Amino acid sequence: MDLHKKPGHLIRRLNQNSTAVFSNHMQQVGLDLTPVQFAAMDVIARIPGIDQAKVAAEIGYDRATIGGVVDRLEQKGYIERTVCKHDRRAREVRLTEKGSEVFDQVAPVVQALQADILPGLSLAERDKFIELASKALAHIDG
Amino acid sequence: MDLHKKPGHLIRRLNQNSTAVFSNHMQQVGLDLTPVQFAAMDVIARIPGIDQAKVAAEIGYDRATIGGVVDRLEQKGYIERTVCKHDRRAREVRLTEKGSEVFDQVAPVVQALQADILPGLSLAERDKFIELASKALAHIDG
DNA sequence: TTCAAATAATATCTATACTTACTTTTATGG
DNA sequence: CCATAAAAGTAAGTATAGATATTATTTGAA
Repeated sequence: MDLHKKPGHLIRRLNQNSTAVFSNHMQQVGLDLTPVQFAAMDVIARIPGIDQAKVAAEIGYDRATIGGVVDRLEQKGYIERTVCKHDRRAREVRLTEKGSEVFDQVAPVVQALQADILPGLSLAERDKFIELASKALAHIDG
Repeated sequence: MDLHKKPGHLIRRLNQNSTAVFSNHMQQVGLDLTPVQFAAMDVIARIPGIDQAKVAAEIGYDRATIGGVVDRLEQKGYIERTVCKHDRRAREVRLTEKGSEVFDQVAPVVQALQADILPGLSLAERDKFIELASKALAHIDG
């Protein structure tokens, strides 16, 4: 019954390290973006004009959390919100010009830091981890 | 550059599911314990009289976070804090009788819910995941 | 031995994350 | 057409999670 060999504990520790690695790399580039903020920007970059609820669904969050994330991205001037014409309940979200520049600058950094999130693993082991994690998540989402 | 195939994103999603599964099982038993609160109680049960800083080090947290966790466990009456005789800066932490009962009740539940944290994986796959995660964490810790 | 460095805990601040409740707006069934 | 359910967003509350600063205490080095 050692906690250090249980999936829940291991995942929690890996997640801590993941956010720490992300934060360190952002600091080195002189930017202030969190993992969730980047994930949101990634979705918005791919689907300009998407509404907040769909952003939340896309990256697996509830609406309330994404509301706060979008608030902070707006305060930084990275995105802008407009009321949707067809559905006045919804807010369409788009990257600003500044937001696009930041995203283009950050994307390769995020790409590069992935290796540090699972350190000490070979490429094959990392692929295996991704395969197993994806398989588990498929059962969770579906 | 799909976020859904990157370790950082996958780990974050798995961690979300992990805490959700934990929360659901706790509700079914009629108890209000978070994963971190359980992890803290597990350490305190194994090492009665341990101080907060060592609890934090044991489960991989900073002292500030554990301070809040210990606050809430104390409010629930599950633990008690006493000033250490040999070092008056430190607070020794112990499970109360009520805390011990709750821990004994919860431990098998936590044991059982681990399977739901990585659903859809065979036993061998789950073991492989644990092996890879442990290997990565070994490189992180030291 | 005495004073600076280090340590334990706390306080404060920011940012997730989720729940529940509430408002506004849209969709739908009779 | 209208009552009602459903959906989008927000607000409030709780619990992590870490950074930084402060206080109290202990340790260590000159």
